[in-house]
Amino acid sequence: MNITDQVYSAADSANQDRAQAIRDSLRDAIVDRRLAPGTKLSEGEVGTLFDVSRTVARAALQMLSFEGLVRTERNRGAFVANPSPEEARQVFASRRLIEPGIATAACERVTSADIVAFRAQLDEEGRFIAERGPTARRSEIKASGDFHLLLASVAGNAILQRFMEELVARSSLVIALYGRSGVSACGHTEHTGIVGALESRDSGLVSRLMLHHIDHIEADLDLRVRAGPALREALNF
Amino acid sequence: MNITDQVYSAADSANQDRAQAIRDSLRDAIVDRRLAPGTKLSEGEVGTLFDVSRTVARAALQMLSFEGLVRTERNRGAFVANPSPEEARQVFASRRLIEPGIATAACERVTSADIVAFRAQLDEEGRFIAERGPTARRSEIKASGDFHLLLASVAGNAILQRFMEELVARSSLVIALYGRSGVSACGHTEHTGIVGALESRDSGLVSRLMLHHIDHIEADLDLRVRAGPALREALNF
DNA sequence: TGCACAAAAATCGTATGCAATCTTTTTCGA
DNA sequence: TCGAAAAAGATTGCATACGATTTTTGTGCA
Repeated sequence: MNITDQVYSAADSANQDRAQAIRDSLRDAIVDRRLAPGTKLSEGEVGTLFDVSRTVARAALQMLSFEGLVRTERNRGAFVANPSPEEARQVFASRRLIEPGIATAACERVTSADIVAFRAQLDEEGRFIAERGPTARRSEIKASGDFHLLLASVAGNAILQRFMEELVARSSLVIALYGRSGVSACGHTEHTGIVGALESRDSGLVSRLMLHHIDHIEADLDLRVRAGPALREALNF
Repeated sequence: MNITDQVYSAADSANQDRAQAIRDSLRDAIVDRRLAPGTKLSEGEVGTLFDVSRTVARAALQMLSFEGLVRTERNRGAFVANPSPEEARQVFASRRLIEPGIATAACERVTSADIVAFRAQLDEEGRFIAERGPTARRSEIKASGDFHLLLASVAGNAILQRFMEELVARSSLVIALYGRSGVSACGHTEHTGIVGALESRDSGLVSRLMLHHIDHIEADLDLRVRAGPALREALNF
């Protein structure tokens, strides 16, 4: 896969830090699976794509490397991360630890305006599930992650919010690699249940529902080691 | 070799080593309070200090900015972070959420070799507490943080370990700014208790002790807003 | 043909230069 | 003397250049 074909042009980046805009654009592409795990992201190519020098492209790649979405090898370059089954387990172990707490915190701070935002988010999820085709499926995965990020923003802790951004992004990589059926519809109903519990401010219930939800997502993974990813990575595909 | 060395040489030694070495050195200085919050870290100064170009210095500062230890302002430069009371609360809220879980996980994986390492760590803490003077006090703060990092490494989750790296580092900044008495001796006895519970593999007890420990650290802070830090920051001092 | 080895190309790590922006100092008028 | 505007200086943002390292291509020999 060639990144030139996969990345859409940078969103309006004239105002703020350009490296950050490039990072966001690349992260979206990785989370949306338009950039497959193992894809090479050379500084020069990223730079010309976004019409900046290698200096700026390099800064963007460094940021993604910190988030664990990109792995860099000295004198070799940057590649979209190819998480091992062990890394996948750690991602979900981290989410099991953090997200129930975030859900509890969100329960105590949620406003009616937030509930409206949650409903809108659920509607969007539903729309993508109803549609068919790979594009809708990508959007659906992204929307599912956005639900968790919305919850994290409602919880009101900027540090935990950033941790969750990293974990959600890495989760979508993991699902891309090890996802089996896609329990999307099931996940959607679970999200709906969480919003309901949030509305009634039942923090215990919200926390429990979230834990089960994460367990369900992880249960859908097939984390047995297989030759596929290693081979693909070895072939730099 | 201390904990931070272990973490970063294991995690990403493949990257540009020089920028990382500079980051580690600066982070140690910040955590040790040799660099006060608000101190300006100019690219040129850092570069000449470590005998590298601004390019490398800049990369190191960018890393610290990701960890929240340094705040960068466009066209103005990088400064040692000056966490607000709200940020301080968020740091400790995050630790309350994460560390009991880490302690539980560590409980299930701890080996007798780990216990030996914990005992050595406790001894070192004790030595610095016995000594007097600002140097010993700095080392004591660092050793106290290293205890929590050692626990995180035993827990065996690289992602959570990195989160803890960040939280411990930011905590020491917070303590530098808002710490009152320094409950160090008290903290030391609590650490000892945690190791004891760890040795008997009582995960419930370990988790509870850790939660209380964090509460005690936070209770020692004086998070009332005061003119001091804001003024100092305004004066760029 | 197959393989080892060397040349060439591509890519990265880093230093340096220049323009833009911010900060400090100087100057000048009221 | 004080304050404001302008000049000088310092610092950052970014692009580019060059050596070092890796990857690919090409070539000769068995």
